[in-house]
Amino acid sequence: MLSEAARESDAWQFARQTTVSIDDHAFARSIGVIATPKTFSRDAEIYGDEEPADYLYEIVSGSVRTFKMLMDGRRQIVAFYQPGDLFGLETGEEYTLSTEALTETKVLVLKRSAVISLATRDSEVARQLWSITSRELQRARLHALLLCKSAPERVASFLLDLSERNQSACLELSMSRQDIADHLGLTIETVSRVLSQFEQASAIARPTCRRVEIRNRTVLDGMIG
Amino acid sequence: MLSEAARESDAWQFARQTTVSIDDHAFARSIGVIATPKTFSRDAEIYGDEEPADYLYEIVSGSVRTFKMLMDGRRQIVAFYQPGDLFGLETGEEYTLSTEALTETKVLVLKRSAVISLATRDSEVARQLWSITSRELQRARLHALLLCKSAPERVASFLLDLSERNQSACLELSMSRQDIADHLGLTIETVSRVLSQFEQASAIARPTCRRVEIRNRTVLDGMIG
DNA sequence: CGGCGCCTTGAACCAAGTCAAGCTCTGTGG
DNA sequence: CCACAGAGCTTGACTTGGTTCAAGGCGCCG
Repeated sequence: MLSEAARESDAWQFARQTTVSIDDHAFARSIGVIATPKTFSRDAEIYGDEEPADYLYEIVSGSVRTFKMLMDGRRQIVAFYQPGDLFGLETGEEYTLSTEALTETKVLVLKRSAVISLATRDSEVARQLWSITSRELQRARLHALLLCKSAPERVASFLLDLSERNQSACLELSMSRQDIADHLGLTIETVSRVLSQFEQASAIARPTCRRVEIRNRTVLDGMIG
Repeated sequence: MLSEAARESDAWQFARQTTVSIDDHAFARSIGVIATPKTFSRDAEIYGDEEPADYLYEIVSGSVRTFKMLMDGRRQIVAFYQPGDLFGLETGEEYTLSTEALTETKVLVLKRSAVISLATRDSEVARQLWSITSRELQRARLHALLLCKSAPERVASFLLDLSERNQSACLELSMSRQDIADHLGLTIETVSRVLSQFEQASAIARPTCRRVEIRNRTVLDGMIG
């Protein structure tokens, strides 16, 4: 079976980084592999680090966090995923991260062996798998860059990234302050203080603590330097 | 042409993370693409960020740094590569990093279009490309983890990583203190101080400033916590 | 309306950064 | 062969951004 994506003029032309989800969108359907829907409730584990990586997931609604627990008990949140995003794709036999639902989350579950076996026959599918991993790599490197910057820069980047991914200046944060802190390598107190600081500078408004509206993008852009 | 790696019982069984170079080793020869040797002198640029990503490289001897310049003039070193390592592989049309030789470095140059075209015909090559990018992803995530830790933890991880990659307790550092600092998100002064600290704790010895011998791995392992 | 999580705010502290010498190689020219 | 110059590394004193510790406030749900 040939993937729909093969319609593109050049099978080896890749999606731009800025339009992160185009390639993934309805990935399950586009490659024609059987996908079974499944729902996870808030804070439920979807899979754990070092478990057999038998499935990959496409988010239909809700959102998830992928993370790694460190031996000293600290938690590093690697990424947040939203509707349309894929997660859980591995080249090895085991997951290298854990994943939990941030909110009630509906996903499509794809059998890894089926996808990989398809990839051996359809080079377009193989290219897509590579492309997905490559995009994760970009994200991971960007994240590493972030971790070298100051607290205000990290928080500003985080807000702008969310805003861009949702195509909206009004953000409904599905994650807690602790989640944000563990993602940015800060403490909840610092995240909170920086948000207050942004609010005082009129860069953002906070109708409730889980809702952030970007009022002055320029100020935040300025923070990123 | 079928790649040598296809001898493996299961074409879709992937190399363990711990044996990082097995898959890459003599990659150029293993996939049978024409590779032209080329030599770069110390500090020479091999390619620049955002240039067309027409080639990928396999290191024969020497070593390189890949990095990103930030708008504020800071430099983040993403990774160091050594003989046997591959670098410069992109899914997009442009490089997303710059690369420079740390020392006099000999590389094999492979045309990206040739490798990619081969991948559309040989699914084993496609799998290898995916696998290489996936390994880079592991490295990038490990690096992000590192950047959340304390200065001693970062330096200890760096030394242990180098030691493991070279399979030796005696390290000849091909990079400057500034390179190390830019990789670990620290200042040269902090790197220097931490090394002195390790020396006083008899965890390492420093015959010269570019040579480090790991004397007590347990102390360093303990730092990583 | 009361209790419990989660978030915010304040004050004291500390790890790493900054600034400023001084030291150690290495290569060069007298 | 030695003196010197320069780059890179180390060390010390001081500053600072972010953490830690400790209250206090807000909102949500029983």
